[in-house]
Amino acid sequence: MRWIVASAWPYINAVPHLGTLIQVLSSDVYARYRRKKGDSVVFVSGSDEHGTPIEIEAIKKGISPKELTDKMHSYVSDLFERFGISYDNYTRTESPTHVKFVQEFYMKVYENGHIFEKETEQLYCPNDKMFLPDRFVIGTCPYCGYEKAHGDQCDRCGRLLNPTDLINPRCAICGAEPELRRTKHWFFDLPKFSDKLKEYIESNEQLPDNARAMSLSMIEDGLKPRSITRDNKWGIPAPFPGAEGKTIYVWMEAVLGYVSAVKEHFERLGKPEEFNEFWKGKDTKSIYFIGKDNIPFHTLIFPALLMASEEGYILPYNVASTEFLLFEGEKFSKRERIGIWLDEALALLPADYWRFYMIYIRPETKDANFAWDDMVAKINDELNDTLGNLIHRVLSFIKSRYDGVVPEAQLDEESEEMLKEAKEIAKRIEENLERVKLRDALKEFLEMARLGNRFFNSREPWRDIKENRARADSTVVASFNLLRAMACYMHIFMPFSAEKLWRMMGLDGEPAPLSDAFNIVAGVQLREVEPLFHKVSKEELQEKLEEIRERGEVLSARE
RNA sequence: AGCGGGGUGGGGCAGCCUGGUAGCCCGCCGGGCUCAUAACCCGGAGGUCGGUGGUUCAAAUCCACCCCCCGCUACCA
Repeated sequence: MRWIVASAWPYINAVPHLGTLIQVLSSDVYARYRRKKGDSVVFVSGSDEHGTPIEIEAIKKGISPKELTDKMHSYVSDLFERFGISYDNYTRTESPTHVKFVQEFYMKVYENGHIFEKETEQLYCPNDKMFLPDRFVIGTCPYCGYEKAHGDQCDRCGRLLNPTDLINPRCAICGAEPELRRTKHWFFDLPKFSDKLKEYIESNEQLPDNARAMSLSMIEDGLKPRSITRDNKWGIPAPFPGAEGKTIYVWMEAVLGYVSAVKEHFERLGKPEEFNEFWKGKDTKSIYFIGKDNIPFHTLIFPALLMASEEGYILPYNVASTEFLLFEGEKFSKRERIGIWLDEALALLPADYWRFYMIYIRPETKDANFAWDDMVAKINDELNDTLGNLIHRVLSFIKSRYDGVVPEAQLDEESEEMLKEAKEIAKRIEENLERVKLRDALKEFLEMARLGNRFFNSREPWRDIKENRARADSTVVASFNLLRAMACYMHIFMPFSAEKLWRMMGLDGEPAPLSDAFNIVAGVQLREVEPLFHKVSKEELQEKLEEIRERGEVLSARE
C-alpha cells in the first residue's frame, strides 16, 4: 500500500508553539507506523510563508518578507528535525516547484471553467498602500461601542461584522484612515461541487464523526464561492488573464502544497514519474493531520479543488482532526507569553519526553490541557518509573548476573504465555494506530511495560539464579525479548530512545519492522547499559525556562 | 445566534454509536519484594456517571427539555 501522510503547514511568522506540535507529531507517529508495517510512505509538510501577517512582521523587523521566511524556514525545519519528525520532504511555499505547480494547477481549473471574476469594494490603506484584510481594520463596534473591534468580529460582544460597519475605521498596521476602493477578484465556484462533495463525504467511512458532521451541515447550509486572489504583494502571482498584481490567497495555495511537496520529493529523487503513481494511484491513500479549525478546508475546499483540476488526483482518505490544546487552562498567546515554544521546549527536555507527553494528552475527543504538574507526573511515573525502570532492571540484571550476555535458553510455559500476552497488547496498539487513536496506542504500549514488570516480579529471577538456573534463564530471555519487541513499537513514538535502547541491547541497525518484533533472539552481548530516562522536577523546569527567556537563549524568547 | 465538542470517584481520562456487574493512570491507605532510577508487584477505601422528565424488565449508555464549560462561523492563518 502507498500512503501520503501530511500535516497542516505551519505558518511561520513566528516560532511554532506546542499546539502546533500536536499535528506534526501525530503525523510523524502515523508515518513511522506505516513504514514499520512495510507500507510505502511519502510524508510531507512545509512552511506556509505568504500572506499579510508575514508581510507585516517583516515590515516591523525592517527586512523583506523573503529574508524573514528564509530565516524562519530554516529555523523551523531544524526544530522539526530535532523533534525527530521523519518528513520525506519538509518544503516551503516559496519553493519554485510549489509556485509553478500552483500556477499551473489554477490555470487548469480556470480553463475547466470553475473560476469566475467579480468586482468588490474593499478598504484600502493609502499610507501602507495595501488592501486590508477584514481582520486588519480596527474601529468602534456599532453594536456595543467597543473601540478596538476588528473588521470581521467584535471581540467584546462577539458579533460578526463587516469592516465597513465599523465607526471610525483605522488601519491596524499604521492607524491611518482607510478608504473604500474597488478591486477585482477571482473566485472558485465551490457550490458547483456540492453534490459531488456530499457523495464523497458520505461514502468516506473513515472520516471522523466531527469532520463529517461539520462538513455535511456546511453543504446543507449552502456553500459559497471562495475568492482565490488577494491584493497582497507577498505571495504567488495569480496566473489568470488580467490578474496582474494579484496573488493567490495563502490558504488556497498552501493546501496544494500537499501535492507539490510530493512532486518535489520525487523530482529530487530523480524519479519524477513516481509522482503520478502516488498522487493518482488507485492503491494510494492520503491522510491529513489537522486541527479542528481546519476541517472545512480539507474536507470541502481541497477535495473540490482536486476535482476541479480534473487531473485524477486521489481525494483525502482520512482527515484526522484533533481538538485544541490549552496551556494551563488558557489559550496559547504569543503576546502574553502563555505557552511554550518549540525551541524553548527542546532547550528544556529531550524531544522524546515531549513526544511522549504530547501524544499522551493528544486532544482526540475534547480540548486537552497542558499542565506542568501533569506533565511532570506522567514523565516521572509512567515514562521513567514504569517503562524506564523495567528496561533498566532487566538489562542491569543481565549485566550483573549474566556478564551481559543473554543466555540461549528454552522458554518455559509461563514465559511463552507472557510473550503471547505481549503480542495481544501489540495487536491492540496496532488496532489503535489504524484508527488513528494515537493516545490509546501509546497507553497500550505502556501496558507492555506493566506486563514486563509483573512478569519479572512474580518470576523472581534473583532467587532462581541461585536455585533454579534454567527458570532464571527463561525469565531473562523472555524479558529481553519483550524489551526487543517494545523497542520496535517505541520506535514509532519515541525514536531517539528506541534507537538508544536497541544499541544498549547489543542489537544492530535500528529497531526491527513490526513483523519481526516478536522473533526470539538470544546469545546477544549487551553494550553499555544506562538509564534511558530520568525524572524531572517542575521547579527546575520552570526555573530553566525563566532563564532561557531572560537570557534570550532561543529565537522565540527574543521575538 | 447558529453549528460542533465536552460535563463520569480528590486530579487527569476511557466507556456512550452496537442499553444489562462503572474501567484506566495518578494520588491516598495496607501488604509483598529487594533485580532495578526509594523504582516494581498485590490488595483496599473512594463515584446516586451535570439536572429534570421519558422509553425499557433494565440507561453513564436511547429520546426530550434545561444548566454549565470550550471552540468554530468560511477575506487571520
